[in-house]
Amino acid sequence: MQTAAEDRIMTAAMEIFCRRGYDGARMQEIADSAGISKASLHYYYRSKDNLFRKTVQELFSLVIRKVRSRILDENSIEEVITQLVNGYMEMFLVYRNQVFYLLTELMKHEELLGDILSGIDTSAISVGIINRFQKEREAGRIIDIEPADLLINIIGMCVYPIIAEPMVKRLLKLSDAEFSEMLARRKPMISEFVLRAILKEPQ
Amino acid sequence: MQTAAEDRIMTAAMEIFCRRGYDGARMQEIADSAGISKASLHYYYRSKDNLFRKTVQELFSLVIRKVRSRILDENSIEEVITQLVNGYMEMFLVYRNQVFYLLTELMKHEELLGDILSGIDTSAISVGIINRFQKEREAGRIIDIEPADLLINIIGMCVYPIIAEPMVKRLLKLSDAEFSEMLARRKPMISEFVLRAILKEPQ
DNA sequence: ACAGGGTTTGACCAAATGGTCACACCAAAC
DNA sequence: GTTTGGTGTGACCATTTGGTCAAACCCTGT
Repeated sequence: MQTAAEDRIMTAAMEIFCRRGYDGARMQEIADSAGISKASLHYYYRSKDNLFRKTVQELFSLVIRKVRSRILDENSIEEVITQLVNGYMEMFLVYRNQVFYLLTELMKHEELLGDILSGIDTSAISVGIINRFQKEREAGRIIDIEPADLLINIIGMCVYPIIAEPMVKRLLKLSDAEFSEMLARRKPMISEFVLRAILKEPQ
Repeated sequence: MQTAAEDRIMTAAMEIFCRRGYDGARMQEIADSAGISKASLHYYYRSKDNLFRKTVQELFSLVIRKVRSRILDENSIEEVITQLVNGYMEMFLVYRNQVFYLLTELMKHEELLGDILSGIDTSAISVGIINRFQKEREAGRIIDIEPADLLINIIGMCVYPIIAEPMVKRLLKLSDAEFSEMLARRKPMISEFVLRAILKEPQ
């Protein structure tokens, strides 16, 4: 069980780490944000490195909990794709900074991935979806595509504009409103795009 | 014109900044890597912030130079898509760290984007391709899709697995060899995927 | 030879930062 | 009331780090 102080620290740490990155984050700022002293911060989480690991672990499990159980076997492949795209888009939007942070920091400190993922049921994230894709593929309802490739295609189309938001806005000369509009438009667009690409019979 | 020392510094700075990020990079390490003293480093580039800006600017123009002029008007839309996918995949692979760095640091220091992009002909990056897509759309040869959406779809599918390499490898339980194999496989796969999605007549 | 400007550096500095520690606080147990 | 153990902190430390500076080091033209 976590104490109230630990909860406040964890919330603050996520906030600060996500905004500044590992090297940019200051223990003092995290302590201030949690409303305690820096010494107390070290009392609960021995070191910056330890706090970092705990934070990433917490974040990761928090994020993946959102994607699970979106894929019910009784749904048609059309519904599965739509659910998947909507799920990813909404999650990436809500957890924009966090997802970004996870991507960047985990890639930078690659050696942490092992520690972090070991405490999490990683198979639950992708195996269910991949199995479903494989079933459709074997049944011949979709084209012959590697399930992993299909999943990566979908995630890539969903996550890229959100990660690269400032650059996309800049290069396409979009206002904030236009960008939001674009993201909203992309939800059905990606579903249709994917379905057109993988369904054997044109609708 | 750049002096030999400035060149060595720039190369070293790209290397270090890309590996460690802005906050993680040490001026001493950059100086060592360039084979000069830290004082000399400051002699050429007044401050870390200044060196950072120059580096990002240099990187950015270096990267986008690779994408240009891949889209010749005389090519068919099939060839344009294939060229585009191949171009992006190759560029993202060669400049993996740099692209990743640009994405992460520019998103973190959003305010820099203005300074950096102002010195570059940004329209050349995307406008040519977007115009081409729009022409095909108006001619009715492809489905009714926003050119910007199509471009983002393509880039997203190309860049995501490269950016998220460690996580993808981990979650899909791929070895280095299998991952490389996957990237190679993705080049024709993405082209076909996109063409299936956008072409009106099934091939 | 030497004057002068650009280049290079070791030594140094002030500020920032992760981490420690002795001590204070406080509620529950006795 | 006193003890006790968990909780919390101000003051402090050692190290790191970006940045400075006076002095040395070239190189070229005279």
